[in-house]
Formats: sequence, C-alpha cells, structure tokens
Amino acid sequence: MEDYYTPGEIAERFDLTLDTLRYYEKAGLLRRVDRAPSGHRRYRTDDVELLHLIRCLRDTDMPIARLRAFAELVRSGDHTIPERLDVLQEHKNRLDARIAELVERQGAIEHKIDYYLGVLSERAAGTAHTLKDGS
Amino acid sequence: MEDYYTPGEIAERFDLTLDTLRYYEKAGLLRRVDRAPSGHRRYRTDDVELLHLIRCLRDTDMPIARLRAFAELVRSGDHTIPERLDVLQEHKNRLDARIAELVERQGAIEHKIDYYLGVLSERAAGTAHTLKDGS
DNA sequence: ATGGGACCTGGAGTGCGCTCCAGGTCAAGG
DNA sequence: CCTTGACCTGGAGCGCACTCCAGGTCCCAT
Repeated sequence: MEDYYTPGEIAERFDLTLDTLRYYEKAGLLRRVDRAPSGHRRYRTDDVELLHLIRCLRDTDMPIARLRAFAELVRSGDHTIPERLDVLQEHKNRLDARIAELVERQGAIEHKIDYYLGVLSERAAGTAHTLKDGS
Repeated sequence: MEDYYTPGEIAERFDLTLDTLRYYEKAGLLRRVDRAPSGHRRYRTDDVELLHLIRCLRDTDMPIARLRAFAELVRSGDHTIPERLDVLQEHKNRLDARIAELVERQGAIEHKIDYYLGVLSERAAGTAHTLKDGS
C-alpha cells in the first residue's frame, strides 16, 4: 500500500545491479534510503523519480560528482531550482556539442566505408575485366 | 624532404600528448615507428593517415583493443579490406544507436528544463499576483 | 528445523585509458 | 663547454565507475 519498492524491483526497472544502486547511495546520488524492519532497503516513489533523472543524466555521461551535486540541490528544497536549471542547461550544452561531434565523425566513418566499398567494387570490376579479356 | 613528422608536430596536429602517442604505439595501434639517428621518432605520411582514422574511431568510443585489431588488419595488407569493412560497419551501427540514445535523452532533459522553467515562471506569476493584491 | 532466496555490510579488486616520473641522450645555440 | 629543449625508456600511478566477495541476517515454504 505504501508504494515502496524493493531493491530487486528497482534494479530491474532501471537495469542497474544492486551493487550499483548501493554505490549510488554511498556516493550521495540518493538520500539514505528507508529500511524495512529486516534492514532491507525500501525505495519510495520520489526515489524512483530521482533515479529516473539520474539514469538519464548518467546515460548522457554526466560524471558521478556532478550528479551528486545535483542530487544535493534536489534535497535542499525548491529554492534551488534556479541552480538545478543551471546544471541541466550546462549539461544540455555539453550534450548538444557531443552529439554534434559524434554526427560529424559518423559522416567521416561513412565516407571511409564508402571508400573501402569503392576499392572492393573496383577490384571486382578488375576481375571481371580480366575474365572478359579471356584469361 | 622525406615527409617525416616529429612527435611534437603529430601531438599538436591531433591534440594528443606525447605520452598518449607512445601509448598508442605500445598498444599496437601504430606500427613500430621510424627513428631518426638520435633515436627520436619520425612519423610518416601513412602514420598520419592511420592516426587520423584512429582519432576518429577513438573519438566515437571505439575501445583500444578493437582499434588494435583494426590496425593489425591495416598492417596485414589490402586483402583484409573486407574485414576492415566489417569492423567499420559494426562500429557505425553502434555509433548510430548511441547517437539515437543520446538524442532521446536530450529530449528528456529538455523536457525537464522546460518543467523547471514552468515552475519558475509560475512562481514569478504568483509573486506578481501578490503584488497586484496590494501587498 | 532446514533450506533457499533476497538482501545486508565493509572493503578489496577490476578494467580502461591514459598520465606522470626519474633519469638519460642528443643536437643546436651562445 | 654548457645549457636548453625536444625527446627517449621502463615502469609506477591515477581517476573513474563500477563490481565482486566473504560472511552474515531475515523470512518464508517444505
């Protein structure tokens, strides 16, 4: 009823290991998570929401240290929203630049692939020519 | 005249450190580079060309081990072009997928930024209202 | 009561890609 | 002759983000 989630559920949902989940908590990305009487962790809905964002930022290569700083802002209350915006906008700028770089390299790689394909088809044509020549 | 390049020139051209250059050579990304009588490295035009491609692949996160495998194919001669094509096409597939993932997350981050902007402008509107109310 | 499964802890270990360092050589300029 | 600067070597060290492990607890079903 209480909308609590077990470590196993969270791990599956976010495709993280239990170890990583604990590591994130130790690293300060998550607050000290609630516990069942057994000592097992119980994640709340807002942990899930934060994890969602963390996952997204992590997937786009935000380092753990910056993630922790962000998480601290979240914990500090709504008055930190302007700072959080700064962090996100800064991160988005980096991300935009990274995507642009990757797309550029993608073009270069395609070019190289086309070059190799050209070499191969020329070679095939050469073979055909040899055959046509009667050898 | 011989179209040789010094380590310093190469390092600057590719924005790599001398250490990294040597590390790449040890790791098998480059062949055993030529030496001047002094023992200093002298890079040839084809080293430069290979480095160009290596830089491109590295910038798109190809791991050193795969890069080494690719470099070995290059060293083995033209008959390895089909295998090189496989490596490049496989890498391009990963890269395409990675770019797609980043773009998706980019959207999510933009969304979050917009959400925070919304909170802030609502807050500002609330303040305005308070003022209008005569406080 | 016993076995299995999910989870706990603190701390050590791993893989990757560099990066740094001490101590040395060589060539050119003052 | 001496310094300076570019470069050499082998090997140690580093930062990051996990990942693994031993040994333990709790709870539930057989």
